[in-house]
Amino acid sequence: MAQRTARLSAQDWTRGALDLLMAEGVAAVQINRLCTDLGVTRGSFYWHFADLTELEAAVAERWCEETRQRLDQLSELDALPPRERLRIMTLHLIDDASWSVERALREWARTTPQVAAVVSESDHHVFELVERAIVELGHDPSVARMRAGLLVYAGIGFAHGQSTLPKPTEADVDQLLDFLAEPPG
Amino acid sequence: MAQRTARLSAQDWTRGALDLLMAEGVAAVQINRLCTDLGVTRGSFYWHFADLTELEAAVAERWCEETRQRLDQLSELDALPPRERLRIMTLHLIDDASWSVERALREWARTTPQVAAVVSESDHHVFELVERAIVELGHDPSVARMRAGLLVYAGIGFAHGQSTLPKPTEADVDQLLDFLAEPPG
DNA sequence: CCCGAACCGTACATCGGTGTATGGTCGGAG
DNA sequence: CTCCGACCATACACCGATGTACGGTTCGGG
Repeated sequence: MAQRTARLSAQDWTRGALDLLMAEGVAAVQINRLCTDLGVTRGSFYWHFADLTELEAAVAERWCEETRQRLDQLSELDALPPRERLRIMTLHLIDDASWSVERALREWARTTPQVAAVVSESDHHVFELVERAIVELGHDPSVARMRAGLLVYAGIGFAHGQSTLPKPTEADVDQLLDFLAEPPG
Repeated sequence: MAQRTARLSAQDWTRGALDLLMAEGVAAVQINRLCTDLGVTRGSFYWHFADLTELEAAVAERWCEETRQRLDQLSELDALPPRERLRIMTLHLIDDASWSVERALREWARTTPQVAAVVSESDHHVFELVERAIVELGHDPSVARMRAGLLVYAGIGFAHGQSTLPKPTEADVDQLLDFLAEPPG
């Protein structure tokens, strides 16, 4: 995997920190642990970063950018019909491993306001996208608000469920969206 | 609050640990921190418990019992009409501070299988209650399964949302249940 | 060839948290 | 009153994680 002779950059450290964060939670993000994972020693770390908080800030910054990018990508689905947009977003949530990042970051946000702000912004953005899609399906704003909240909260819940409850299949998602998107009247 | 001259029992420690767990997360559950909160020193702790893991086991045990008790209490709502049962459960989730325990425990469950088992059992139990209520409203098992999953996952998501998204009002809940419980056809 | 900067290894110093040993205090049974 | 055991305070050893100081290595440019 990791090249032995390759020198590391700051991005390699943030990458490793994010991986560790996803895999084992905030408590596992330690300098020594990262060093063994990356195959170097503490001297390398303190060359790239002044201390741990600087690493954490860099990780937050990086995840912030990646998330914005992901959300912008999601916004570009505007051309598609609303129902298809919802389908893509939902399937993306289930399939992708992005939920493991979500979970770790929400855990982290609990003690780091900077991270909490990004998580909150992300939530609101997704909520708006979902709400708008449901409005475009011909629903009242009030109805759209409620159904969007239901779907977004369910998404967050799924990310945190840790697969204790059965993971929905693609057919389940279609059935769910039939229900959520069903025309008024 | 805490009586100065009162001697502490093991339950006082588990109570304090749970409070701390809810308020500041797993990382805050430390012996010194608990001592200052309870107004004693480390000597007291090591009289009641052999080490930290024994405290954690006691806390898990206690939360396990409290949760089972809460779920049994929920089961006793069988006499009520299903729609009312759903209403009570949902409002209970929103109003009560129980979600803060849920959140902390799920965080803890990530690193402690014993806790993860209890959380999983709790999830399944709630899911069954919700699913049965929707079936009693006259829906097909397949529909009930989907709608129950949606509601339960949304509940979990709400517990973890940390109020980044707006908290639903009682009227919102009624609207939501109108939607989820609407008769087939 | 060599030199300086980027990058890394190594050896400390330090600090906070856990666990241990031991002595002190308070209340109730006899 | 006295004594014993439950309960707590104090002091100390220990360990892991952070941060610092400094020496070594690698690589491209002059």
